[in-house]
Amino acid sequence: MSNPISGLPESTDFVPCIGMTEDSLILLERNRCSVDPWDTVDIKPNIEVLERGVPSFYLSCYDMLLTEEAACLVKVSDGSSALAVHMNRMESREEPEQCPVIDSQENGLSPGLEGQMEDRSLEQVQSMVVGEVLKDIETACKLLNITPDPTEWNTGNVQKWMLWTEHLYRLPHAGKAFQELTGKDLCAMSEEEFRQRSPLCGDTLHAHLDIWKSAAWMKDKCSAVDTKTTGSEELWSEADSSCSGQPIHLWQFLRELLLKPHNYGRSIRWLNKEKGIFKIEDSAHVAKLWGLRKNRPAMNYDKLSRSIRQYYKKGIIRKPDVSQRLVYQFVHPV
DNA sequence: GATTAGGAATAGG
DNA sequence: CCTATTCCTAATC
Repeated sequence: MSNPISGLPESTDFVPCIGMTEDSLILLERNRCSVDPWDTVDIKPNIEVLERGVPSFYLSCYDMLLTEEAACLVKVSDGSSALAVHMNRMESREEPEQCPVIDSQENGLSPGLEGQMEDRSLEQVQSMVVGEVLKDIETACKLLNITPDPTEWNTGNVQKWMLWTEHLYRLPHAGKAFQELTGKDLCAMSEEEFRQRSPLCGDTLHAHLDIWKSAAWMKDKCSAVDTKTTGSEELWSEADSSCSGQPIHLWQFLRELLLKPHNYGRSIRWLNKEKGIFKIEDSAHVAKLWGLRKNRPAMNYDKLSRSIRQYYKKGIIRKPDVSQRLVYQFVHPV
């Protein structure tokens, strides 16, 4: 699937079907469906769970996100936060400030067994979705080499994010209209101002930024208070090779992609993880990702593969014993 | 037609 | 100095 936030697929046109009604889906769903141009990721587990585990009722993303954890996020973020805003927009159009509380459901309305089970799965689903969103953002951050918190972005980061989001939604290029803005500037802008700068996709960009803002807020507040949220906290604390400071090497980048089959399994995957043998399934996509990461818009597989070949004599990557197209092997598998 | 292998020049940190 | 990028030729699948 294409991650809502970090998704990137290109040639894929597969549209994950969640048990949600189309008109009730906003960004989250929209992303998933609006596969960006390149990515190709698998269908997320939560989607499957949704279909099977909660078949009886349709949830909108907003519904799903309106749980305690999401709700807290919504409230605190003063209603301007992304997740919140969209929920409100969808859910209860005229009462934006009212955060539906779960209690109300439990207590009065449908006390039946069904209701309880629904609530339970609802919570699971909700936390799952929130977790997925955070995960996607985190993945995108590593990919773009930017921080999750938009307020920390410089103008260059903003442009990167713009490029990324445009790709994700297949939007026309609008980055120029935001050229001189920092992340703080961006965050301070209203949806209207976004539209003024980009009539075509200002709304989408603004909505997407809202999600990032909310996620950053969540990371900030919730992680401080021990949150046993959804098991997603580790997503933010996990430290890997990308934190080493030095400019990332291609082989490190490939390893990172391989570590996330969930997101990139359709583009690059292990054939034999123990031996470090992997296959590039979608050469164009992997090259595109690499180009994004290195700010090399003209990157393609021809050049990426040349870089891989440089590793031959260095003993970092080699061709496997039985040479196959698009298959390589790490000389020192971890 | 895409992929592979490497030489060679150049960028860029 | 180093790695990566760019460009290119020739061979291979």
